[in-house]
Amino acid sequence: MPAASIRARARAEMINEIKAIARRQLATDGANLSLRAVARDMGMVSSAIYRYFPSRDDLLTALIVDGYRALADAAEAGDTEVTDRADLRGRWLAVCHAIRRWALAHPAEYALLFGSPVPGYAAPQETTAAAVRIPTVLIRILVDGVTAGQLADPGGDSLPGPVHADLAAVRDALFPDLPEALLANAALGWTQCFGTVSFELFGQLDGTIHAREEFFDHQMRQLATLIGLP
Amino acid sequence: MPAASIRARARAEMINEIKAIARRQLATDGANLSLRAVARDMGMVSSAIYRYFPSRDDLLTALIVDGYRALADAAEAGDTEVTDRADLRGRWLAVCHAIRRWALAHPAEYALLFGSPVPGYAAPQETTAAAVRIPTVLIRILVDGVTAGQLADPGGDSLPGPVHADLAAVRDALFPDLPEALLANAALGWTQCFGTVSFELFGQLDGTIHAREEFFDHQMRQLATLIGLP
DNA sequence: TGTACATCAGTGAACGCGCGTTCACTGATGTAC
DNA sequence: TGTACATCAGTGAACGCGCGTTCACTGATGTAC
Repeated sequence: MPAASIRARARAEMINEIKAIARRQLATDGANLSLRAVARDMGMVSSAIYRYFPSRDDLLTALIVDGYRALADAAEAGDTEVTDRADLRGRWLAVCHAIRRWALAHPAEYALLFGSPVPGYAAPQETTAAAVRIPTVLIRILVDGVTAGQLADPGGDSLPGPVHADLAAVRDALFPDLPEALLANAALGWTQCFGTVSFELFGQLDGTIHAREEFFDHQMRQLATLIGLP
Repeated sequence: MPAASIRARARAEMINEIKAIARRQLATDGANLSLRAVARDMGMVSSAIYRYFPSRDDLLTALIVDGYRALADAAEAGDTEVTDRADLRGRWLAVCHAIRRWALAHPAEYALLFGSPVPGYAAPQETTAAAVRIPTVLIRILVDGVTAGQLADPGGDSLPGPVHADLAAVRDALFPDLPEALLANAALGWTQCFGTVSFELFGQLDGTIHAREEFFDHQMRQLATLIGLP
């Protein structure tokens, strides 16, 4: 049994090394992931990779799931670092900045998660399930605000019917006590955060906005205010 | 001379056909543009393409520049369709929806413009110059509002120094009469619009938000309000 | 107006490289009696 | 405890395909005198 687990451990390490090298290659060569190139870097023959991943797409899926997990970890860490848990605005901004920092540190993985779909690759259920943790970090902040009585239902113009249905489904499944209007606000902040990060990473700010961090911070602050974070 | 222009016209038509086929291939095969595949579809031998484009990257550049132009045309058309020119909010929303419609109609080209950078392709100056027309359509609406006295400088918290510098440079070069805070607001709306479109196109809404158009509309309305469009 | 020459579009073969995946195989590591 | 067998990791060759780009070439179309 200990012997068996030695082999199992070696196998797990191999899988990790393959993924690490694949990530490194994504960083240098962009989204074109090549099994043969990974094998070369591992000092193995290309067919050996198939002992660990049944196909290129499975390796890609593993990288995507890992990526979502890593980004969610970073976002959660950004949140928990704020010691004053009642400082909703501070927590929100901390999460946004943590997301941006992770994206800047792992641009190729970010592109894999949030950029153009990889040609010929159909994202399996697995990946979308992993993605859900990230907006949850933001939404949780609003839930905490409601629970603590800091945030009230902004009400306002009610949501258009179909949007109401979509959001109500999410609310009922995951955040039973959250007013829908706040969930809609979270969506607004979520898209703004990733929209701004994507613009920065994908080159849309090149040549005009040089103060990237300050620009990002300003945009997130504006949105935090819109959302109603004091 | 008329004969010469016959040849010149044939050449121009050829270039257009190559680009059209390349665009069609982008749509089916994703971002992997292949000169050989284009040549096959044209019924030519692959080397013949080199009479028209010196390299694959040059064809890609032409497609990107065309794409920005087409999207800018669509955005401008969205604006000019609003007959009540004083209806700033209506114009803003019309432009946002026009951008989204174009993106949905040309998802592969949208991905080329706003998605992950193409591996091994360095966007030349040419492309970034073509990109600038799009935010200009949005900004122009705010400029019109200022000129007509409908929009005042929101003032508020002044911008952080470096952001101020970046925006002032843009303002001085292109929109001399626009208060900086309004330019910052335009940036907010611009990133929100593309952030939401990218989320929709790149699959981040899959499984949760089904009412895409209504969701988009709601988000754009929220932002229009934040920006101060009456 | 007719002819000699230059330009141009398109061909076909080739260079040198890449890729994902399959398959029969060798040895080493583990398992069961 | 020792041996026979099964599992597993990794090899090397091959299949069949793709790609961008270069090059010498053939004919047709245009230009200049």
